[in-house]
Amino acid sequence: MSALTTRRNGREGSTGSAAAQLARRARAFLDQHATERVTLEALAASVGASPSHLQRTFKRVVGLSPAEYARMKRHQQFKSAMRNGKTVSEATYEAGFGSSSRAYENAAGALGMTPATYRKGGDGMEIRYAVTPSPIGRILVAWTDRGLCSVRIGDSQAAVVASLRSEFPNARFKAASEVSPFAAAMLEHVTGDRPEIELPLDIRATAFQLRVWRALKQIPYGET
DNA sequence: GGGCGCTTTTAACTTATAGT
DNA sequence: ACTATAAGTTAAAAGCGCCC
Repeated sequence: MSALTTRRNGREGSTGSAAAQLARRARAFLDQHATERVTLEALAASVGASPSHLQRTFKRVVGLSPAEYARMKRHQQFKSAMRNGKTVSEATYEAGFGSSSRAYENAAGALGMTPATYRKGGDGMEIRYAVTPSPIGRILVAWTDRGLCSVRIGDSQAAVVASLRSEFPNARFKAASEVSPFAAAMLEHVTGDRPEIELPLDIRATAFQLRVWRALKQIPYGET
């Protein structure tokens, strides 16, 4: 999978610490076994640490728990398989979901539409989006009436909007005038997140999306 | 800083069912 | 055949306090 980005957050020394090295080895293991179910115990054994120690260290260094990281990788694999023409069923198992219900349960937070609609490029969906400046670049948050469908981080508004349109070529788009609760929650995560290891932006965006969705699960759209 | 044990919470699994 | 959803159960992860 993608190599670790070389961008750092200004505390160069910390990335070379024992904790950072431990987290990096664990992350490499998860990358290699992205479509399998890796238990915390197995992951810990692979890097020579106790499960509880690894869990805490990984979260502090990477900004995500090992489980969150693995989940995020699975979502990416699921979407990628469907974009490559696989059926929903094929993509479900290719991504490592144990059953179809798992893929559908997660679809609301990861896709903002059903997997079949995602596979058709968002056909028939209206996607609203807002672009907001942040400390790490322009953040685009897009959502449908079913939930958050995409989060993108880029250098310019044009770039993130073009990227969104390419992922959902058959959807209708509408720039939102109001600040969505999704965008507000996303910014809160971005400004509050300072992991020792900077992840590639696409991974951070997906991880933010999953976490924000979980945080907002109990909040119907339109309420704050 | 690193590790352990306990409790609580959450995610994943199986199975079933229904719509297209 | 494929897609979509739900219920009940179980395993795993997370959180926390504590110790060395």
